[in-house]
Amino acid sequence: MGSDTCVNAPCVHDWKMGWPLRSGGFAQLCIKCGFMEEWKHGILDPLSVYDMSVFCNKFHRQKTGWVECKFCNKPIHCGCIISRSLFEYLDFDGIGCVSCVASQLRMTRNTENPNGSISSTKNNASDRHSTHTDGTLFVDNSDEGKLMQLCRIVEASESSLWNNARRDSVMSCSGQNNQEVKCSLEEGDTGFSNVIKPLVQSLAFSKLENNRSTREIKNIHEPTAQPSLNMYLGNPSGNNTILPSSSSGEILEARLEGKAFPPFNQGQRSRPIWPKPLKTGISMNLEPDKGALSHARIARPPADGRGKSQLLPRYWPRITDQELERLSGDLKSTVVPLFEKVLSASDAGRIGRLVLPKACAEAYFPPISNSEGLSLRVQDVKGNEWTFQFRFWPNNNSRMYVLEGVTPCIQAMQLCAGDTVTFSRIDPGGKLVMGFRKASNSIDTQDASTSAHSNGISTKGTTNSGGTENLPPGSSFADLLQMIKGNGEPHLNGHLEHLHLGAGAAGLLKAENCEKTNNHSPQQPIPVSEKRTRNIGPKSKRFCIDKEDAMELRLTWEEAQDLLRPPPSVQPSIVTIEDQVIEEYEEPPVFGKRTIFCACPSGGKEQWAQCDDCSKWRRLPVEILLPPKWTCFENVWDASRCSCSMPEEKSSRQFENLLKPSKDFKKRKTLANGKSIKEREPCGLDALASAAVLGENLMDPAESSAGATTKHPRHRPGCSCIVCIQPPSGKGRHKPTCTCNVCMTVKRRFKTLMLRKKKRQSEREADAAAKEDNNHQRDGSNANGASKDDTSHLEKERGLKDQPEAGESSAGRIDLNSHPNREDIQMDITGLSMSINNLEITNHQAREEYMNMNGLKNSDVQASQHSSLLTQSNGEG
DNA sequence: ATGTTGCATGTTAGA
DNA sequence: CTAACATGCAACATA
Repeated sequence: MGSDTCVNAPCVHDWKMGWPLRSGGFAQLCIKCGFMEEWKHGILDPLSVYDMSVFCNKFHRQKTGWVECKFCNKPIHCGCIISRSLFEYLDFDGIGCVSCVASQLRMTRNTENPNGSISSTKNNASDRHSTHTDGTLFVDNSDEGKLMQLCRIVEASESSLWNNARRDSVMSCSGQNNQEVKCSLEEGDTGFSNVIKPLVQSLAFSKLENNRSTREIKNIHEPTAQPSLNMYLGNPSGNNTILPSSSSGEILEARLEGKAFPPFNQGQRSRPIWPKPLKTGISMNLEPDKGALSHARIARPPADGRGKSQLLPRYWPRITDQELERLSGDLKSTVVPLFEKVLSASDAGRIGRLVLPKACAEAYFPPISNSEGLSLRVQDVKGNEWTFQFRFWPNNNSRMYVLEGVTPCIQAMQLCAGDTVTFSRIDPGGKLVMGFRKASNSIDTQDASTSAHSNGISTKGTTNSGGTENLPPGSSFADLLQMIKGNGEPHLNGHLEHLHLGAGAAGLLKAENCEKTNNHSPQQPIPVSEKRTRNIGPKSKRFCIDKEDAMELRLTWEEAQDLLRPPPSVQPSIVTIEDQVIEEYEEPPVFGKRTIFCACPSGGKEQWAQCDDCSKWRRLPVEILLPPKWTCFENVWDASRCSCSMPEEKSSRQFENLLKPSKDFKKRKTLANGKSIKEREPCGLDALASAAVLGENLMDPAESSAGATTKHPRHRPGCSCIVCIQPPSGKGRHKPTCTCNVCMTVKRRFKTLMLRKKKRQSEREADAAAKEDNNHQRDGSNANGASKDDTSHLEKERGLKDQPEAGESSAGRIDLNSHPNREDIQMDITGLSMSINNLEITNHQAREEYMNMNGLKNSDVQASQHSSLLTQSNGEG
């Protein structure tokens, strides 16, 4: 994983650390430069890329486990309490990175300074961030006070030279309100590890930034009606410092329209920034850099679109330096990244329609007034031109924009769901170019060749040359897990980052690399008139991450907590903050050995671990955390079993039972791994509700819906839907008052269900009434003409109309996950829930009769009662 | 029988 | 709560 050399200049990130975040997603850390980034939903979250350097580089553990620190540019696992409480000290409605906070002070000073070249005001909360570019923010005095407090807190726990140095720098930043922020660390400092360097860079701003031209500063700090896209390209020379910008042209600017963007963009990162003479846009005149630049840029989309709505960060184009390099063939072209989109199953599927984010479509594509839309020529990686139909459908009161006819292109690019397509514009000319980026774990398991292809492509400039930049979460997490499993170096070969832009437009790219790997690439743009698209695969085989790696993604934060161990042979110091006792370590946590906890006959708990040498299981004290490698010889807790030659304490059968939970887990994985749908059909909402609320095991626990289902294509690993969030065993009695996620979801969905039913019913009634009216009118006009035929026809019509309704219900439209075997019951229950309600309350005997009449088992009625109760509790009774 | 189209609908993230 | 968007699905078209 990663490169072995941490170049001084652009760090080829070596993502050695990774951990899931409480908030979802996961974070990873480059052990070389300390850069950390966070991913959510498979997308690098620009809002959560922290400069985490300054305040502490310790690692904290609390009872709750390791968590990410919002402040430290390290593999920080600050205790969540400390993290949270400290965070509040810097919480400007978001994450306040250190360099920004320090900058704030400077900016405050500058703002206060009437002679300063920067004058800016902030009118609202968002503006407080909105001027944040390259690490500058405003902060008000109260915030500053918090910062001071924070610094004091941190100071108390700082001890090392490094920390002191950093603290000093911080304190000098924070403590001198009316002085220029000066950082004591310079680039040349050698006493610190590489990890520190980004920090140095991030701190080495004071003088440099003040050297910036007034215009630039103005650009940066002007109230953000026009926030800027600032993309600095890597300096091939590898200078690791922030160079003073002397020209306004050094900043690539793409002005944004309208609203202020969230404050933390790439400029906030602690990564090195190398200004490079640029023209407007991303200049193409870079020399290819042999030392791979691998820093991802989150390019804010340009604001020259018409769209007024702010693009969600997930559509912000992610550009790496390498990618920019790859674009660097044409000296005259300027690439303006517009947006990107992770392909959904539908997008990559057979339909050949790519749903465009509305805001992006409206912002960057030509305006269309009729739903027919227009043909859009887009150039692909090889310069091939594709013609898509850009159109929209009315959707509610809005529009839904799609690109039609994308299948050939998608196929040519060998994309599948989970991959990312990027749209950029080449200026001048405004030509649209479409790039792509393969998600390493976007393994279309239906198409091994695709997968192999994706893994096999070794394109020029691919960061895999050792760099693992932008490691997508899946891959990284799999890597992490591999580490945990002790598989040695995690593989990364599936990790590809492509952003190919049209070679034809500029001769930019050496597309032959792509060609080599794309042996059967059709590459023949299909005119949009021939809309028929080839199928990517059968509908039943839509995107479904069922590879083991993907399943591993389901490892929860809590599960991961179990694996994190304090660094071996490092004694923590104890810090008490806000009455929270926190262990503080100088070293990051390590991934520990997986152990098994179980209840011992005496009622307590016991922990079991397996020897790495002899694979025998040894009992451990519950509180013990083992290092990743552990053998019997290290069993200091049981002298009688401190050698591999000693027999196991329990019989193999006992261990089988002991291991059952983990087997269940594997079983779930297996179930999710391509067994027939029927075998693991999830139960329906009703069954789920019953299972959740009653704790009834309505189906084989092994087939419970804990694993990802495929009946509903949206259920994928990581899916948080009600089916997928069910506890593994499907057991566990929930009280009617339970407010757990499952119960709440059940309740909410029941509410929705009932509302819908109500709505339908009222619509039916309205419809019937309208027809009645018509009928009466007709009757009136026909004088005596009301014939029986008419009536019967009407009745028939009404009957027919009602039929599909019933059919619709019974067809299980309400919940596609309904278990066929459960649907009868479900519909009975649904249909009779009201009566059951009454029965329950008023007439027990009638209820019995009802049960007998309907042949319902008691549990079913109980389930229905619960359903009804739930409905009732939601005011739907 | 299979593919395409146009829209409907369910889900969910963000306001 | 709502807009956005992912997906379902029926009607229609085509092989």
